[in-house]
Amino acid sequence: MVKNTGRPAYLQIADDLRAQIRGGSLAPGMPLPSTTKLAEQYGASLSVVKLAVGVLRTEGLVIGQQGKGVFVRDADELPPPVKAGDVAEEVAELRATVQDLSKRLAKVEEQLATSTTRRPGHSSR
Amino acid sequence: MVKNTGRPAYLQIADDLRAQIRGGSLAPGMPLPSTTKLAEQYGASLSVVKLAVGVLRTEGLVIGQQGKGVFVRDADELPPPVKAGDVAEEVAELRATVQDLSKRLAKVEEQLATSTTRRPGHSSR
DNA sequence: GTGAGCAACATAGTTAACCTAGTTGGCTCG
DNA sequence: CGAGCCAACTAGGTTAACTATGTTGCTCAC
Repeated sequence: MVKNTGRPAYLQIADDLRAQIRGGSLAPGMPLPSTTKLAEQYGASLSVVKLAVGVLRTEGLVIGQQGKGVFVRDADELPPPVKAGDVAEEVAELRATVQDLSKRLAKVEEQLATSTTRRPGHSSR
Repeated sequence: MVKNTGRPAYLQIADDLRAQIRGGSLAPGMPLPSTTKLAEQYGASLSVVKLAVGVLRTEGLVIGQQGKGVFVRDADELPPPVKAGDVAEEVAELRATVQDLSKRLAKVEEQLATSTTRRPGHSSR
């Protein structure tokens, strides 16, 4: 049950689940209780439970598998068996692009500094 | 505007904002546009924007101050090796960052070209 | 017995509405 | 002139409803 502290409910639940994961109550590979179960377990609405799980997902502590459940991430599976290859190529290309951009930017910044004193503050809107 | 890729809208927006932060378009200490502004800017609903900002908040990239705005966290206080995701994710983020840099650079170069027509200061490289 | 299809349940995403609460700037009234 | 209130804006939290999609297991027809 979520208490009435200043801390929002979805963070309380996220904290609790995180503690259970770190503490081992929820071992790696194990599924969390379903959203519905958690909701009644904590006496919260489905929405806040989904928010809480979303936080843990963003943190990378759990992985949600649609249709199956939300599973505690294994510490070992972090080094990914990625099928790189063309990805490496992309990285190389990106790095080259970044270098080029850096050169151009340096040049432009130099010119800008010598020719004018005002920087173009660009505001998106 | 969010595109119709498989990636959910709130993650696209989060990616874009993250790229702008990493790329420098949104400097530390600067406020993000308000939730409402972002919503119309991306052509998304308020809900997805709030979700996107929530992700960035969870990642610690930004700090929301109620009543004032959401501010980019100072680079000093964020040691963000937050997530050890897979390579593909990093590549995507890099690409987004590069895009952002390209935009900024193109804009600056254009300004420079128009303002220095009479004074072509050719600094070598 | 086997396979197709369906129902139930799961996460995920999106939207909308309502409420709280902090900040700011202007306006009014004493 | 100053104090205080108020309106407008801000982020944050909560709930509910709907859709999409994936998984699993059961049933029923053949």
